[in-house]
Amino acid sequence: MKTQTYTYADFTTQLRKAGFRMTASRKAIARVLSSAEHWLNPDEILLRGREYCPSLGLVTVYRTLTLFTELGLVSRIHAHPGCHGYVTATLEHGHHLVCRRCQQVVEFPGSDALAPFIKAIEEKTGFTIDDHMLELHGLCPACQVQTQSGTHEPHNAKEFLS
Amino acid sequence: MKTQTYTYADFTTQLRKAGFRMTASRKAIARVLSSAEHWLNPDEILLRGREYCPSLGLVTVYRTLTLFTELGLVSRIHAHPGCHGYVTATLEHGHHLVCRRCQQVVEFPGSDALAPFIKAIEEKTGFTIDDHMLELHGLCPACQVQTQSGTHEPHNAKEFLS
DNA sequence: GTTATTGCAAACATTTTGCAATTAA
DNA sequence: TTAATTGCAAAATGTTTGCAATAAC
Repeated sequence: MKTQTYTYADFTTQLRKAGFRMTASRKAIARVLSSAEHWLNPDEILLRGREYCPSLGLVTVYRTLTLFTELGLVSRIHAHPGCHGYVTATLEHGHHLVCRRCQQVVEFPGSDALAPFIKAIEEKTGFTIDDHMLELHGLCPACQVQTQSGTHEPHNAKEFLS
Repeated sequence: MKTQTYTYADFTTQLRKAGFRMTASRKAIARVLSSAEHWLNPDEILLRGREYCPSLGLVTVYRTLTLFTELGLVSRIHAHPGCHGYVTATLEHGHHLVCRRCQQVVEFPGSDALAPFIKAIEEKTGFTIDDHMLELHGLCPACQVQTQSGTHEPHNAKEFLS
């Protein structure tokens, strides 16, 4: 189980291959990201990037991150403050199953089934894991049928959790 | 496997129990959330809430959602556009293991181990699942040792993924 | 020499704060 | 009555867009 991440050289290669120019800004950001020891937000990337490219601006950081993400070189993680959808909660710790079409959310318990998986990760990495967030995205039964129709009415799939 | 969510009556009860007042605004928001068929963002909650409480304002929606979340009545989901942490990506689809203390992210492959779990959910719910996001949060080995110390230096745990 | 790319300013979107008026208990 | 709660205006964040200047190819 080797987690190989992209190196600075990969950024250059991939960018060129996709037909984009390698500029001082992009070099700086690639350098920052490929050498970062943990995730960085745009502001931190700007700050660090200016050590390589003093004229770097925040707007360019955003644009470059979008580009790198589209090229698959960088991935977003969901850092904690931020997002903004709400559902009434269930009584147990639950995960969310979100219908991509009608936005319905089904919450389901899953900690038990996930437990062996998490335990294995703990053993492999040495981390102690005390929280997890799992979101599944897909199509609910009704939306699978109606994918071609124009309506976006949500349907109740909670009944499927018999 | 029954996913029982809080009803409107629960909102009233829990609020009172925790020593908060039941106001027209909170009634409206509780009503909206407990009867919603899918997740709602603050704007949608405002719009729907005004049908029950015309004077309702967006600020109150935010404050009420925070309160309800703290009381465990409502849970946030991570809707897709938004968040904002970046790491260099791995070549396979990976999940993120985030150290809560030093913010280090270890990305690990896990689709295989998760596959039977997802298949079971598909069978139980009728959903077709085409994407998933799993984030594990905890402490990396170095931070477990150093929890009492003042330093927040990240350490490389990738080596643990032998 | 072209054309992609940049940085700035300004717009936009989302969420939070200060404060006086209101209202539930 | 009186302290919690509200709504407004305004501030604070985070992210995107328009556009002329610049730099990569």
